[in-house]
Amino acid sequence: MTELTQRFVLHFGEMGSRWGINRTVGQMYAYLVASPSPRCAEEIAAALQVSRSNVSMGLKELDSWQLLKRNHVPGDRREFFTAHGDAWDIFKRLAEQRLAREIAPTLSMLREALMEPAAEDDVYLRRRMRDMHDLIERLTGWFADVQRLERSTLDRLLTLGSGVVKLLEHTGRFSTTPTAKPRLEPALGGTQILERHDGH
Amino acid sequence: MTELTQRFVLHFGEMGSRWGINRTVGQMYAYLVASPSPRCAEEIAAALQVSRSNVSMGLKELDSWQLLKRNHVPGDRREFFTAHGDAWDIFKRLAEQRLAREIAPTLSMLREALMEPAAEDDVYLRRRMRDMHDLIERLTGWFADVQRLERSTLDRLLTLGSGVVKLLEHTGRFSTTPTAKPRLEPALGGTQILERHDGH
DNA sequence: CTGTTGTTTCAGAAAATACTGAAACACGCT
DNA sequence: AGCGTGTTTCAGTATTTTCTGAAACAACAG
Repeated sequence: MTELTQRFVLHFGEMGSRWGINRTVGQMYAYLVASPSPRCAEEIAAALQVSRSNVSMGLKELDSWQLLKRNHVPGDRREFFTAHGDAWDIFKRLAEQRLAREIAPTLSMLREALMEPAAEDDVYLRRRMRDMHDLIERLTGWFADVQRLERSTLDRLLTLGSGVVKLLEHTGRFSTTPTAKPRLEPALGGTQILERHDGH
Repeated sequence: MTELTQRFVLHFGEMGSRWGINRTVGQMYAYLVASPSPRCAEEIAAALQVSRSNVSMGLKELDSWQLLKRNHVPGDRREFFTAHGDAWDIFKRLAEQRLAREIAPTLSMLREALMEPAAEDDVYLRRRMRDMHDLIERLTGWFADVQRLERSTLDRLLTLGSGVVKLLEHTGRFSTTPTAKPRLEPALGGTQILERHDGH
């Protein structure tokens, strides 16, 4: 391992903890990303100085994130692994997985809860829940939509940034005058505090 | 706490673990979101059945995510807390914070490493690192840019989804013919495996 | 200054996660 | 079937994270 590889691997180890994955798994992935050619489990274990079984677990985890490509050499029974795709590809996969793991369950929960008949006391909470639900639905829809675009198109949109609005105004089909009000008014704090009398 | 609040709180507790925050902090935030009026630390501790000091820690954490609003009632020395903003606002704050915590450090690391003179052996890794660096820089730039848009404009863009491209084609200033190739070719797997002679 | 009420810090206990070595498993070869 | 090579599972251990109660701290009233 070169000095640079070492640094790269260690950094992603540390970052791993801030993401949902653990240090070793982060290191493993970084190591694969840094490797020009596929690596087998044994090599990874040796390079990172962790047990063989830990690598096995880690590979399973990375696989569940769809970040691995498995390679086979004819005449060799071992499996070789690569981090597939370029940075964009990786980013898309990560975003997709995180959406599925971190957002989707909440969406279902909200949907289910909102289906049920409303209790008197829950008006406020239900309003917030509906708000949340709508936002999440729109965000995930947007993402699914955008994800299907060509890489080059996406590239250009990204570069455009908020400049996209300027261009859109030219089409005339995109008015920028505010229309609908946000569903949930600020409504919190301020005067409302004075309503409290229960100050325990 | 109503039945619904209970469910809401417990759900965000569970999800908390999938996000970087812990269960209790997740619950605390959900509880505040669900509350129409501000709550003091004592109330939170009672509602969630955790220690007072745990709440103090949790509030500190939430505060560092800029998710809290502190309220004061005249003549009462206690502090009251609210989850401020609507779903959009919360989403933006979260995205911003996660960017700062999960992405920014990597960006610096990459930038620093790439500044240094390149070693022979590191050509491949440096290519990947530059690729990554450029992508991250563009993504964060895009986000910062878009974040500044009006809520209603953002709303409309979101609804438009990938339809934005269709509209843009009308302006003639947005060509969809591919131009630049991705910087990093796939280049992995396949034939390359045969180059290995060091068999483990 | 002293007492009261509310908040924060912190060291250690409790709980959750990650890691290991050993054993079980899988697959091909003879 | 029996053997060789590689992978996975799993129970126990080690490490990390979270949570608590007690003590320190802060702000104010009398």
